[in-house]
Amino acid sequence: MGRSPCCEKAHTNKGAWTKEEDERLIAYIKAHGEGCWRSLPKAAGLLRCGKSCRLRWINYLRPDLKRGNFTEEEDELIIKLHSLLGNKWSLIAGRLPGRTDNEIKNYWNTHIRRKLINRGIDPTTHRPIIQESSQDSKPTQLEAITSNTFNISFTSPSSTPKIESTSFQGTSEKISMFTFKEEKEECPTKEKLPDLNLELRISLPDVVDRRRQGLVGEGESTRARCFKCSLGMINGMECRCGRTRCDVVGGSNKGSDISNGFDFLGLAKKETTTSLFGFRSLEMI
DNA sequence: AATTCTTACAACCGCAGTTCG
DNA sequence: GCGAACTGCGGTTGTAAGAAT
Repeated sequence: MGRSPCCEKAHTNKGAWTKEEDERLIAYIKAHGEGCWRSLPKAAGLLRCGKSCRLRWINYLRPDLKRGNFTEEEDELIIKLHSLLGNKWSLIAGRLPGRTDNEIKNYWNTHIRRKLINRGIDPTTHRPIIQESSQDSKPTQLEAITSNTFNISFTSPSSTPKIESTSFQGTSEKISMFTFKEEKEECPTKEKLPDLNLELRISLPDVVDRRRQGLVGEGESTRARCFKCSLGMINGMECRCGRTRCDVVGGSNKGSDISNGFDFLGLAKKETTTSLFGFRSLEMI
């Protein structure tokens, strides 16, 4: 069963927005706030699809947007976050105030990709691009990784197939999320370069821990909060739990995750030890 | 000056997840 | 519980502007 189109395409404008359309949209949202994008175009007198209005507002018209070039710090932060999150542009944008996912995505594709390639790093895997010739004079692949992206220090002995911990440059924060497979019959270069699993698993560590600690009863609801809520975006622009039925585990107040020591992505605040991994090195200045 | 090529980025599209009646 | 409606995300496309020829 197909879904109906979000709008009457025959009666909507497409392409670049005019100044007048922008002004209408801004005026309407200033007066009525965001939300209900489907009905917004009609109410605002715009011959546009609701999705188009939303996109225009979020990516271009929002007053809190930071226009202009990306700084070197932003570049490096995007690279770090992309190495952890992959193409999760909205999550990356969440760590860059004033930047949109679309903007970061475009910037990645036009600038950072090339920048990484010039550094000899594969922008998809964040691993060095292997060049068959003249490898002798180059640093080992693992050295290249650690020097070109961010420090990953492998403490596990070569006999163990699992990396016990890694550390970001300038911090002793430990991460235990990377694993790699033992591939005995693989070529020697693969042995040198563990197959990093950069898949990010996001869970709700506080629920598990509270269960373990007996703080959440067996019969008590542990139904998941909305995803963004669990990421610490409670009551923020991103989290709409305020108007939905999203439960807070254990009946505590909204925002309790933050006070429990979890911030964006469920990463630990400095003194918390129960998170997936720390992110001290990723904190915004 | 005209044409072609490249780059940057705004906007669109389709899909998946969530909400709500 | 179900299905339609709604929202948000990520990939892709279209096009204006600038650079190169």
